[in-house]
Amino acid sequence: MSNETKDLYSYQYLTSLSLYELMNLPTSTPSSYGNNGFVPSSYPLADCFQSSPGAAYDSLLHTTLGVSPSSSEVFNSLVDQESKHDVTNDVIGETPTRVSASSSSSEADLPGEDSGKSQRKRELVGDGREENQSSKKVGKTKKKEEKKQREPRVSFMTKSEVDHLEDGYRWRKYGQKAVKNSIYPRSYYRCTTQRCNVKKRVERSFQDPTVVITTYEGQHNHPLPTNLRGSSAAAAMYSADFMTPGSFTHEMFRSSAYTSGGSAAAALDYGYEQSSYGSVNANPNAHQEYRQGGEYELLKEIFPSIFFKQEP
DNA sequence: CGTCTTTGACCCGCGC
DNA sequence: GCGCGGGTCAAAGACG
Repeated sequence: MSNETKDLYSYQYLTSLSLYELMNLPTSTPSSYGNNGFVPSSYPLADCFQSSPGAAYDSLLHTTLGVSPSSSEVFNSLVDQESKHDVTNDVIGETPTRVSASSSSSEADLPGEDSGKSQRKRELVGDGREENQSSKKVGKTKKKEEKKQREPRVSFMTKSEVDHLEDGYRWRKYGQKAVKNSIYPRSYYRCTTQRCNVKKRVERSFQDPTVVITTYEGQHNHPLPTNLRGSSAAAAMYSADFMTPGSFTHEMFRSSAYTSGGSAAAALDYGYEQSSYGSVNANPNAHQEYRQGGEYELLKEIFPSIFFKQEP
């Protein structure tokens, strides 16, 4: 299983998915991620939460990632990793729980522990690289401890022509790497708000180039920037191909995000304001723009902790 | 001039 | 121990 696949199916992603994310997640996945296509129908959110936690998890899994019940291999691997974790608490409840590091090496490699790593690195740079050796040893012990405190991560796939899907926050790109076995690079972004170390990775699926895989890590400790620049509210868009009429997204919030026959549907709408950066507006016809201001406010009221983490 | 992207170098963990 | 791959840094450049 590739790292990418591991990421996508990481139980942690599911456990930390925000409600709104869940509601807007596409119901299909690229072939490499499970069932090679579409889930017959979307799962009404209510169904997910009316069921037992286990069933909710099951439903969510299917809903968000398009894992068919027959994809037992993937599903089981998820359960094995963090079987003690209560999914519904994280989805519906307060601040998503930080889960301990799994035994998966690739999981541990993900940048959850980066804060320590980066900090140490900066110190090294500042002090001069000669001290690299001595600092290394000290850092290792420290790092192991930090490993356990990973930020919650959310990963989802979006059918979009643009790579960087706007979510209302301002991001600064700090890196780009070629992805193994993929012609598409992976971009690394960091929230530009001070003291907010939320990161996200954006990459395009090699199997289905129309699908953008976005992974958020950490929680914003601040509300959405109010003085956002730019004009487009396009933000993260899901193709209508992914959406099923009658899905919870459509039903529960009467969102016009879903446009039957249209090319796009708004998703992950944290209260979109388009940052003017990036290539989002490169193809203005690629997506239909939305600004469902009320939705965000409503959701924020209902699930405040999902949208941003208050400073202690 | 401030903000953001680009990009090569670097660090680190892991598997062999 | 070595090489690989993922993730990050930071200087330089682009842009409004």
